[in-house]
Amino acid sequence: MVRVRFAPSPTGHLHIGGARTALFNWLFARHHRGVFILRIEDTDRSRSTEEFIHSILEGLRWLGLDWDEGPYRQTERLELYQSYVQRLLKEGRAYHCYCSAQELEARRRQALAEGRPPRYDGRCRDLQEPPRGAPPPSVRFKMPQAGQTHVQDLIRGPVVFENTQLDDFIILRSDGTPTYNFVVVVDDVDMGITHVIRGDDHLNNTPKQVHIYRALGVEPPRFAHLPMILGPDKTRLSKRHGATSVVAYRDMGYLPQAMVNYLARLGWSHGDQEVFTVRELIQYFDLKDVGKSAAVFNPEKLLWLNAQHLRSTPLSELRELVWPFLLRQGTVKEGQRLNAAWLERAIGSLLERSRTLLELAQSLHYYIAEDIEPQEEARKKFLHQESLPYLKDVLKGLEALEDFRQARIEEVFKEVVQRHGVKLAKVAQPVRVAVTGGTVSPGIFEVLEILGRQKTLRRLRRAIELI
RNA sequence: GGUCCCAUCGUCUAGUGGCCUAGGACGUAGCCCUCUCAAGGCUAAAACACGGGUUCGACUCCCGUUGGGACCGCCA
Repeated sequence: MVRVRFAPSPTGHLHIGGARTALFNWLFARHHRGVFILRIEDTDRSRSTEEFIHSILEGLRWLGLDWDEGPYRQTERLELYQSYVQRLLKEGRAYHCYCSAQELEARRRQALAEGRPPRYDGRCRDLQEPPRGAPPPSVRFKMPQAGQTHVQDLIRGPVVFENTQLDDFIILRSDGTPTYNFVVVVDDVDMGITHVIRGDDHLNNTPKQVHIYRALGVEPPRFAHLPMILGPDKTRLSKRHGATSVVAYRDMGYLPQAMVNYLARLGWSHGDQEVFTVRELIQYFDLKDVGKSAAVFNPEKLLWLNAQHLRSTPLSELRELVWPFLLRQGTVKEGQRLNAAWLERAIGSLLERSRTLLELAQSLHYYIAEDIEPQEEARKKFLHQESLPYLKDVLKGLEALEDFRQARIEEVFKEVVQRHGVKLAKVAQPVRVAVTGGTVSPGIFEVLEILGRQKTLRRLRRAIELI
């Protein structure tokens, strides 16, 4: 049985990189009908917050990445780590280190300044008893001092590390809390994790962890290190690169399935296919199709994918999804109701012109609002003396229309166009500005029908007055 | 500085020794369609980092160079 986990530390919101890691673990679990576990790595008490935990869960839920176990919290499992530390201590696989944090920091800085590798020198390794007046000790793990450590990575292949490069790292702080490289192993052992799928940035930690597994007498899981996600400047994606929090995209009107699709394609591929349903992703996902090189996050492509997914979302669903955006921009009020069929019709007309729910909501405004204010630019360009007679004729023609449907509306326009001997554009654009306030919209006949007789006539009259 | 990883169009990628005069997608440009804007269709520009090998034959295998990234914490 495949058991994988996503183990974020709650020191920030769920970001693009973390979401991709979570997604790959989730896809792997779902593909193999395994178990996806959520574990919060909050041993850094000073930087972890409840708020970020909630935010991360919110992000995962939005993406639809449901977990089968957890969320476990490392801070709730401290006794477990303690017992493992005691065991290693007793077995002579770990020892107390009495160097103070300040000393260590000073030595590291000096090493760096002298161009030496900033590694712990192991001075406390063979201490028989604590030095006099020593501060509370930390506990270090005894790494082998010779030989090599081999890691068989599912994505990278074999990776070899020289043990002389590894130093005795701290597994228990002097305040009694355990550190990452230790807890991650204890937890993965305790939770029966079979595959560790995580970011590339952990590859260098892997040999340390492998030795902990061995000291614990446990066979390490399979490792798969995912390539990093980079910003446009090719450095690791971070806040500097703009919106990196997943929920920020939700608020910008992106669909979770589009985000999932995009994230999946960042580092993974399935032939030439670009657009995937979540179902397909689960079906096709395989670690062997994950690439090795880092990928640059491309918002343009995400936007395109969002447009694709938007169009394949049922109108009834879109109606619900766009509502919060309409509320937020004040187009509708809390508790207000609109005819569902009508709203869906309006959405349908705008769908292929919208890439996000936000854009959709913005366009929807002129359909729903009682009145609109023509944009200055558009007004200057199309609402003037020359277009006045067209507007008046269209108004007259439409006033006489009993049956306010697209086909009949079109006849009115054709008539006006013929009478004046001008192109349709000459008539359509001023009308468009009059009823939508701008120069861009779906086909004008369709817009008028959806808008309805009352609003159309009122806005036309208003525009004529404006000239 | 040390260690590790990576290297195909601007970007995401296909490619697993001959199918490649390197395919798809985003983006960009042009044309068509057209009441505006989209959508759609067609077309175009655009890449195997470099140098050595191995081989009858390398984008594909090996080595080196260069470039980029990550890690080197009593952070995760």
